[in-house]
Amino acid sequence: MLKPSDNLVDAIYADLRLKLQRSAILPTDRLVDTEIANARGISRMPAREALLRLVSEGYLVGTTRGFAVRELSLDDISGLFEVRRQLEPRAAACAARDMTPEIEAEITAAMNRVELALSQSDIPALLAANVDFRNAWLKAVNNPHMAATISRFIDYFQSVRLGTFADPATAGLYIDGLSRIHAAFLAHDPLMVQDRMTLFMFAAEEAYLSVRRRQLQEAETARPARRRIQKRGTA
Amino acid sequence: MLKPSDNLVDAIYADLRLKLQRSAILPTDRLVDTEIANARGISRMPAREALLRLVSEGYLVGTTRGFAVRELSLDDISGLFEVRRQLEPRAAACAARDMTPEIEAEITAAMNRVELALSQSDIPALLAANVDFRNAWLKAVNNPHMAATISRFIDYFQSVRLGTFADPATAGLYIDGLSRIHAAFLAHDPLMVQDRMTLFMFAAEEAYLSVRRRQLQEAETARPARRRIQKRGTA
DNA sequence: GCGAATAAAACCGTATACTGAAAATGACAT
DNA sequence: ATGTCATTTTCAGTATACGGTTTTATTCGC
Repeated sequence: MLKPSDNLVDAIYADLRLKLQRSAILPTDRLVDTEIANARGISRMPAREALLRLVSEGYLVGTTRGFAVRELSLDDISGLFEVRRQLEPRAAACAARDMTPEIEAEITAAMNRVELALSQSDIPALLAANVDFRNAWLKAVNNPHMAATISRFIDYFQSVRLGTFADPATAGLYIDGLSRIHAAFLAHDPLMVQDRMTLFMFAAEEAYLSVRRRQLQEAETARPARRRIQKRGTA
Repeated sequence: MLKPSDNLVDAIYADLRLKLQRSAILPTDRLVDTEIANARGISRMPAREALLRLVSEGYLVGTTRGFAVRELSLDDISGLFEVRRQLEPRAAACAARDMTPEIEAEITAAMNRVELALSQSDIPALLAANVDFRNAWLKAVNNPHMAATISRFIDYFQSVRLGTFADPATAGLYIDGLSRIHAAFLAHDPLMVQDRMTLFMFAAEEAYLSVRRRQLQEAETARPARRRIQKRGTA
């Protein structure tokens, strides 16, 4: 998914992107170029450029005090899902049609890890396995533009996903949808994959919306109103 | 569409992005950070960061000698259109449903400019008016993520669009499709807009493919085989 | 003159330095 | 305690500098 590459910016970018996918960076964390640079024994600039790139791609926002993961509004969630609904069912159908036996095995392996993690309530493992499942089927999408766009849209939800998986009931429902998609992949039925992915999209949207709604409410009650953020634009 | 903003990177980015939309940067041009910086009397870094951002977004590629507009392969074109087909008909339908009278007027005004430019064979004006038409209806799309994604995917074609519009016959067909979409907008019929946009997508894909095919052939006959490109990755 | 070797230039990646603005901290008054 | 104001700190943005690599220009041998 990401290149190792020989230049520092790409290396830092790939590292941060991975952490974001795994929800390893919390909304309260602040990423500062000098810190990242010091941790690697390099200068500010490459770290800064990687951060800036993540900002321009919409994963981070620049605050006046370091960079933070972007928090999604309810409208963001609805809007992002509207796009996902247009793309993912179709892409998954293509994947089901075109996947090789190797990729099919990868998908199944990821699905097994998902279910194992769920049964053990191992949230980090669940997050990782979930990413793996997605990446596995996306590998069978032979349109790189489609795959990259989908990847990107999914990654926006990293800040909410943690909340979704933390609640066992929600996580169970989510994984159930995933497992139904997996079954359709096993059946090699593109149309079934497409339909189930469509259903999954709606269910996931609901789940994310309700989790986020709760998050926002909690934040509201905690502090009446405050916090100035934002500074740099996303263009 | 783009922010003026107060920092230099964003200013340069917006400027370059606009030039790219208008096909004002040719594939043979080479963008160099120091040049851009000198032209504005600033240092390399902001220019460099803007260029890097355009690279990461896929508009430019880094060569060993400056940055160049990305040239699309035939597969790129097919892949990009596969995504556009999923998004634009739906988005345009939403736009037709939700547009205000002001936006409708803007769309019509842009369409008029398109037809005027076509009748006068004024290619630059045609390019600009085409961009205006697109931006006008995109304004009525109240999902910013959808609009931004579409904008981005359309902008990838800047290097090919010039070739499409240069040929009067192709341009005529292209504009004809546009005008049919416009008529559907005027009729306030979301479904008609959706269908015509779908048709337009297929026609446009064909047009771009044939133009690009010709371009590649000409390049082939001109020089048997050469040119090493690429250096930086797009992640 | 023409091709190979060598010198010069161009340009990217990275490092370091400076500046100004915003936020945290703390002093002080109410 | 609470609010206001001044001080300090932190960090983003920009500028400048250097090294290395690739490309172009130049020189030399044939």
